[in-house]
Amino acid sequence: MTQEALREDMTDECGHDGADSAAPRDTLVRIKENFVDDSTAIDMAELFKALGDPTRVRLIYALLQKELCVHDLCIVLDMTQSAVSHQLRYLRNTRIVKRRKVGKTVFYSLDDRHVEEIFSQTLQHLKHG
Amino acid sequence: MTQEALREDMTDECGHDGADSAAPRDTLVRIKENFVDDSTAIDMAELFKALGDPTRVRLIYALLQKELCVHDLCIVLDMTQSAVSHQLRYLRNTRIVKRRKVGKTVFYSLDDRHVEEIFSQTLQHLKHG
DNA sequence: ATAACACATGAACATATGCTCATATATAAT
DNA sequence: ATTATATATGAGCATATGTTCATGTGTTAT
Repeated sequence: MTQEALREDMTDECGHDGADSAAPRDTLVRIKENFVDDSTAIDMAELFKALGDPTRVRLIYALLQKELCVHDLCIVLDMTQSAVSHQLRYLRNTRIVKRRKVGKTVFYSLDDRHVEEIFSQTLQHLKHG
Repeated sequence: MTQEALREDMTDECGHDGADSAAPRDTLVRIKENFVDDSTAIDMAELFKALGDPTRVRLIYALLQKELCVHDLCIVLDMTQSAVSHQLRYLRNTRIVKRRKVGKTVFYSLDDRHVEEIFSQTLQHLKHG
């Protein structure tokens, strides 16, 4: 649909409880009916929220290159073990990373191909233009 | 690199200030050197953070279907004008939506093809899968 | 000019978030 | 057993976030 047709579509009718609506009532009704379920919106928001912190971005970036243990993640990010562990738990709860225990050390790695793709794709986008 | 080779790579050497590191020192050095700049990590986090709220997810979902004015967005989301306006400002500041004024009404629409793609892609993934 | 409408915005308030600090758990080494 | 190492986690605290409420700005109608 062109921008012109869109504009046309929005001015030919009004009405929501007497107040001015730019779009015709049935258009709004259609949009409301086809709307995202609240749970989907919440799930989506939670996924993005998990990626929405610099520390977690850095963690994911590191794990994108190599499976790493907590200790090494601390070195790479230059952060305390506690801070890193707390954020890893967050990423674990959202199924973005998984862990593998070997003796007393725990290796973390990415656990969601799709998140990995979104992440890489966005990273590329931001790095160049 | 296979998972086996990776495992191999991580156990053949240790060392960071005497403490146990699962990965060889030069591997960590390499990762640290090739690491994301802080500003890139912050930019990425801010972008994802903008998508990391149910209200903003719903706003973007609505605008994905059609350019809409604030009033109609209030109807579709069933939220107060103030709350919607505040979130639209957020999305505007992060260049995710743009506005177009016609008389006293302001039409909002998506302003970033890439964000649009990420959003749609993630939505599809969550809906089925 | 006045009133009505559409939108924007500052202040306030409750909740969420991310870190630090102290401590717990689990495994390994002596 | 004791000690050291690797990680996990609860509590506390400062800051950030999202909504409401009140009000401001700009445009249209009368």
